[in-house]
Amino acid sequence: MNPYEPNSIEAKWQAYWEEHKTFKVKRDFSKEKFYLLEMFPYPSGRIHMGHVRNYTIGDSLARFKRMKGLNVIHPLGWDAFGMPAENAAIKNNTHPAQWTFENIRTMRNQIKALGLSYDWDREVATCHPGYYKWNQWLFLKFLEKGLAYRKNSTINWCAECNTVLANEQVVDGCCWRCDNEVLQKQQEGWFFKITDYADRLLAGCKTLSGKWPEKVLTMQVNWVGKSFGAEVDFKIQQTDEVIKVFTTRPDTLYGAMFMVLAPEHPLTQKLSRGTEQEKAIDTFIQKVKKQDNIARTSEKEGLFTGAYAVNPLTGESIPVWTANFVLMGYGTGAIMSVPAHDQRDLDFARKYKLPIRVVIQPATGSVDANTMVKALTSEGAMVHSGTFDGLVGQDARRKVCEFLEKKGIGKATINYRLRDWGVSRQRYWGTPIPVIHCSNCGIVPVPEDQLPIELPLDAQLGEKGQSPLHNLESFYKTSCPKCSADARRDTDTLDTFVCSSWYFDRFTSPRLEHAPFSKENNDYWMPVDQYIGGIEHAILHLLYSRFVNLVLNDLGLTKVSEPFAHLLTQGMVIKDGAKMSKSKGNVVDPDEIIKKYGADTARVFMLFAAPPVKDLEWSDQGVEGCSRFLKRVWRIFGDLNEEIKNVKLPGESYSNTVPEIKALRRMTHITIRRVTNDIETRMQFNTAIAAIMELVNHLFSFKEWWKNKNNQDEAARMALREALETMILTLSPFAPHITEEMGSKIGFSKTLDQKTWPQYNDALTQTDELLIVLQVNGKVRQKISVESDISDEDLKTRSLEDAKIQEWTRGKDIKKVIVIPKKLVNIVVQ
RNA sequence: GCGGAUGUGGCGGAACUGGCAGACGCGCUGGAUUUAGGAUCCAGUGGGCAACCGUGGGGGUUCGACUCCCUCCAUCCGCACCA
Repeated sequence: MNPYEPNSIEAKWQAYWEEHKTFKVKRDFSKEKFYLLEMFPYPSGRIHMGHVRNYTIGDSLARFKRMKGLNVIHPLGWDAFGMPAENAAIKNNTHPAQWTFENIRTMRNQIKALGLSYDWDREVATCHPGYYKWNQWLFLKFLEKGLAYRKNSTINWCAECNTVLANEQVVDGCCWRCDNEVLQKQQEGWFFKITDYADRLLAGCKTLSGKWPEKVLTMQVNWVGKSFGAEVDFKIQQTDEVIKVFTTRPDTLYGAMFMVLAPEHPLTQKLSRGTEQEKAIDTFIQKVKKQDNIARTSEKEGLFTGAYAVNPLTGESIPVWTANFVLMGYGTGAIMSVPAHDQRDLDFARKYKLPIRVVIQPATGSVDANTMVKALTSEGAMVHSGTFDGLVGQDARRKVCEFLEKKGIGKATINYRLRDWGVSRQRYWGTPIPVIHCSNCGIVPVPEDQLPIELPLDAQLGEKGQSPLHNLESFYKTSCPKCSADARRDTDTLDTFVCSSWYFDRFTSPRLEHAPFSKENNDYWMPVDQYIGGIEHAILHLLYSRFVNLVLNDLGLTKVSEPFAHLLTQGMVIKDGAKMSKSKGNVVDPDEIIKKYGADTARVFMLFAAPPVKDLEWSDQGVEGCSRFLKRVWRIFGDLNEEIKNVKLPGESYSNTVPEIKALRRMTHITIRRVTNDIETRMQFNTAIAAIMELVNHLFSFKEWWKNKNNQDEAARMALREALETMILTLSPFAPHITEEMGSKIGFSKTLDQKTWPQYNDALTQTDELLIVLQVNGKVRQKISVESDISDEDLKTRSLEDAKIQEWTRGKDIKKVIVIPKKLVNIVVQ
């Protein structure tokens, strides 16, 4: 046979698949479905190895499931709105649309060169009006349901990106995209009420346990940050003001010795007015505002506001302070300080010489306010707490809350860390927000029949990336749909995470014009059965998608409560110990690998080098090894294919007692079992490929035997055919081109997507003889071969009779003999 | 600081329910073939001369531990004044 030439084979089959639309989904709702999805890419320019790994894992599963007879939907699209397009457009003096569509074209070709089995007829790009129209429609639905609202608030601002960031998009105080420091700024914008769904998002995490990585679920649970506690009102002396605080420890209320407000809290400044602290407070607030996140969190700094509050339970007058460690964004932005039972409060009290009172005593021992260095934060009995003395933990907290409620000065409450999702972006390349600002009517939604509000493509981007929409009269000038007066369109665009929060739904009806997707299609295809992507979206995309899905569920548009039934987060591709990146100069270009070795080699390497969840260390030699393996496959196939022309597979009544033939069949069926199990239940492709390698190695030794014997009979040829077909079929999800080529040479009348995944026969995986390990005191001393149906008693006798074992046991007391059927005998002597 | 994960040959990794540690691949060594190199094929390859020792260290449970328990160490990741 010809030498293995991956490039021509791959081009041939890719053209065939494209021409015959091999992977186009058949609309057959009677069949069991399987929705396989990889996180769609941002069209940044060229694909990288991370993409290759992600899509190869997904494609291998898709191809496997197809052969298993499932109706597989496997689509791909483009997360095509977003800032890099704007930056690139400014830099290259082009338009974001042009840049984006060119990138899509390039990347689509690169992806096609990997031989991925996508249904390209379902391709969507979020920057297409046919897609973002439904973003706008969804926005209007959110608005109708009261889930989208406007507010003026402190927002995260990235000066580099010239835009607002959602809390989820701030990483270590820096922008998730450009890594610049994030500033706080007051601004009005649109928010989605994700907080309304906090409990349902948490409940969902429970149902996903075991199906999603626990790590991702933990991160989401922590992000939502539900905590039980109480809201307590503290009166300010000599005014009508009340400071509301949230505490998880109402049982420590008697130990609240002072209060601390966030510097941004409106009362901080207000309370200082007219006191001698007035000036100092103003200076302090300015100072903290200028502090970056690191400075603000490195050391606690505070200042007395000049005002006093009243502890509602003790009636004592306590000073009100402000300090950098109290955050406006959590709880009420104000705390009651209980230095004896909170480490931060204790640190602060020690630094500023504020009083400390112990109001909880542990079950054993006692703590002393004067000497304690660690706050007592664990549970204990209330002391110095009037009638509450002696109460402990949960019970104590409940009783205090009941008392507060009766007095009308507090109540039990639940607090979340989760904030509403800010979705307004002061950017151009995004979905225009479909509302109109009218001076008479206020905010008026754009009527549905006027959607989409198209993004004007003739806009010129500002030099520093400011959105041209704000100044583009032809865009913003409009009339109010209600009163027809002159009005102004909203000139902000939606966060691109809105686009990616429902694209999996759109894939079920990619070209539908009168709705985002059809209920019928959605009911059949959703949820995504297996979702695959990087861990970096553990919070952002995955939380937003779950939220939007719940809203769609409430709207009756989808029946699923969770969009992604199973999630696999694949590891990074590493080279020289670091993630591949341009700045590190350790990038390997997928195109070059494909050109040099072919896509099948690239795919096999990606799967073989590490299990999907682990990081994968790039290795040029490893790639060589995989290339060598495929060459071996090609060669052994070429050598043996001639022997099995027009030979059938072994049937029910098949019989052949030649040991080499029996061994070959055993190897074949063991391989099927291993590969099937590794893909289906373990998602461990590296061991699946290792199993196929062993089959190939076996075939090479088998070939020597075969060639030395002339006139092999028909039965032997059948067994050989079975082995070769198994090699082709089990390898096909991983290396689809070479296997398709071999399939056509061996005489398959169908392409592999229509072939049935091979079944193993358990009886054929058994041997007549078993190799039993004999141990003396747990050490391996002998291995014996016995007939597979031997009884435990006989096995025991045979073991003790063994000459080598007798050497080890001679003159010793046999205490015990442990027989593990079919495996091992351990003789315990003394 | 809190939470989670991981630690196995020279390297990537196997070992699924406690039962032969190191499958498979890379690398390396020797041989065959070749004018040579490459490619290919065959054999070997945890350490130690051996008894034996070996899955980050120490301890425990067990006839038997990479696997279970305790403890310590290292690396990585996530959260980080969340009241």
